[in-house]
Amino acid sequence: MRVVRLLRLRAALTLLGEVPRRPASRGVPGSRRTQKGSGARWEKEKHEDGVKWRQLEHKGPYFAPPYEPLPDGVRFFYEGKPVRLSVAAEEVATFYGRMLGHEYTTKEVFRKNFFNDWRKEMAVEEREVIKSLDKCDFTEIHRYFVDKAAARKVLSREEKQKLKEEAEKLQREFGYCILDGHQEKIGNFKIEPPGLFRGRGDHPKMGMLKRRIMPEDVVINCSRDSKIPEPPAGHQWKEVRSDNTVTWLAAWTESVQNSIKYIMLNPCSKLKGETAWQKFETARRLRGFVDEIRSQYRADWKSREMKTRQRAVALYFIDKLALRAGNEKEDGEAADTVGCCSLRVEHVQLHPEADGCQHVVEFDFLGKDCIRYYNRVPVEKPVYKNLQLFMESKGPRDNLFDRLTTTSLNKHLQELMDGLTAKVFRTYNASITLQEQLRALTRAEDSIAAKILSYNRANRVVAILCNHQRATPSTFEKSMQNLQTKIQAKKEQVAEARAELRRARAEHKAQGDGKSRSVLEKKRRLLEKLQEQLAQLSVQATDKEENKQVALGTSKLNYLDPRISIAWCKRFRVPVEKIYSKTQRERFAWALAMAGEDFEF
DNA sequence: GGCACTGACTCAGAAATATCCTT
DNA sequence: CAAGGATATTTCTGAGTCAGTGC
Repeated sequence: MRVVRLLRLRAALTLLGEVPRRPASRGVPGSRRTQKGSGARWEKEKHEDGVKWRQLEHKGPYFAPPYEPLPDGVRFFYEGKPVRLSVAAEEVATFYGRMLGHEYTTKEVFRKNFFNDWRKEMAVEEREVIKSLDKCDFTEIHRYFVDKAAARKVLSREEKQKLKEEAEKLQREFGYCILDGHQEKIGNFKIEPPGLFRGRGDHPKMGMLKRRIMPEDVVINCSRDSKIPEPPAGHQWKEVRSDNTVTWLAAWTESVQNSIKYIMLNPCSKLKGETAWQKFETARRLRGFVDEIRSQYRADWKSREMKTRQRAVALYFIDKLALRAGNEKEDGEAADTVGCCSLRVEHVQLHPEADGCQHVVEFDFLGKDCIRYYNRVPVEKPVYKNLQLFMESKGPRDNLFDRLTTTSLNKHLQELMDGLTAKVFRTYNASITLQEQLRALTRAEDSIAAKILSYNRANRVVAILCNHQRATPSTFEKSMQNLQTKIQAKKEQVAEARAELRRARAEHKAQGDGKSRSVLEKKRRLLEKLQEQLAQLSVQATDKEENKQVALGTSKLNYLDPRISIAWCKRFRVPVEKIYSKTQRERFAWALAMAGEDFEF
């Protein structure tokens, strides 16, 4: 009730222009839109501050299909004896059973949380029998799901086609909404099915039961005068509201972390495209401020105030190393990970001299998603001296920047530039790095394949800067070996061609006629071609090796201004499809519409 | 008037699925 | 040319950022 009242109040105030709501208050950029051919779809937003839409109509979310009990032949065993489970308990048992081969099921925390939550779903009699997970045998359940997956794989072409069409029908029915008169694609129109929570790293809640979401849990957001979505038969929505200061269509509270989950638009929608564009424009604006900001934080390294010094050193790391802001986390609620502001003394080591450099800082900590950040960086002397000072008389678990929070840092940044926050530095440095790398690596005379390789190299430099990692693909070793075999074969071909060329040369010397001359020429060209192919292959191998543990996708999708890539494609005659897949081109439609070959970030 | 909490949004790698390529 | 394996793309949902709110 109070929420509704507050929203109305806020709406009334925003109409009067008194409450500058956040993202929109920075305004949709337009001033820099100097590139040719900006489509009407990407014209300046007409809404007043904070208002995201005038009309929003949709079908509501699609719910997970109801649980299908196991066939009679699939049994669960306790202490070696088959136990027939109630439907509720059986459903949760299948969540575990199907994960049997997974590493999660070997982790003590996962097992403990699962068992604890599972027992809550059991009937009293079941709870009396099933008292230890170690005595549970899910192997038949596991096999059942493995077989089911295998059966799906070998379906006939017709059956596969049928499944595909069903998915498409679902997409058509639930996958779109109308926003301000335009049909827009929804990102995640399916409610997350129940299952076991899969936290990353050492998450204290891994294995907990993620309950099934019912219409009664779901809040719908749509315009008052639109066709209100129908809840599934016999059910009701938790609430239907009409808040046009937010972009979500439906929301529910997730049972493990007690956080809100949303149904939102697809990245290819106009709304998402505009915010992405705005994000890059903010980062581009930083270009005009960054020199001044840098000289200021350098000056602040010598500030009399400890708070200011800490802020200046932290900002230096955020700028130089592209660290994330690092909000505080409630301990016990999530894995122990940190970002810049939440670094602890134990995460840095100071080396007066290392790797032939002076004043080296060694970082070793777990960042977002428990991805390890390890880096040894030479820093300027005042930074080093400050770090020594910050670490003085502190224990390893103490905060390195004890006088700094992300809030105070961002407040400071906001004063330096409108719309500036810590994460803008990541966007800025990622994009500017791509632009510089492309400039340094691309040769106009290269083949398309070589240019794409250069692009991937540039992309990789950014991914490494942002510490975007992936697990080495399971197929890596094998595919690397295949490539090496190919290289070996090519080397032999080259050797063979070289020998033939030598013979042809001798032949020509002896004969001196036109025929032997043309044979010589042919052999020469063949050798050249093979050598080129060999070079290509070995470059490919290097590329593969270097990319083994680097994830390029995240930076490509979120940090690199797509206009840089599009301009590069145009300038060097590389088809844009070689760089962006179909969905990526849809996501970056705004950029394709406006970036010419002379675009500069 | 700082600070804990929370809502709404972006960004993250794994897993699932589709497509391509080889045999 | 079909099978099946490798690779590319898409989906999924967890994990961050950051400002507003209320005490």
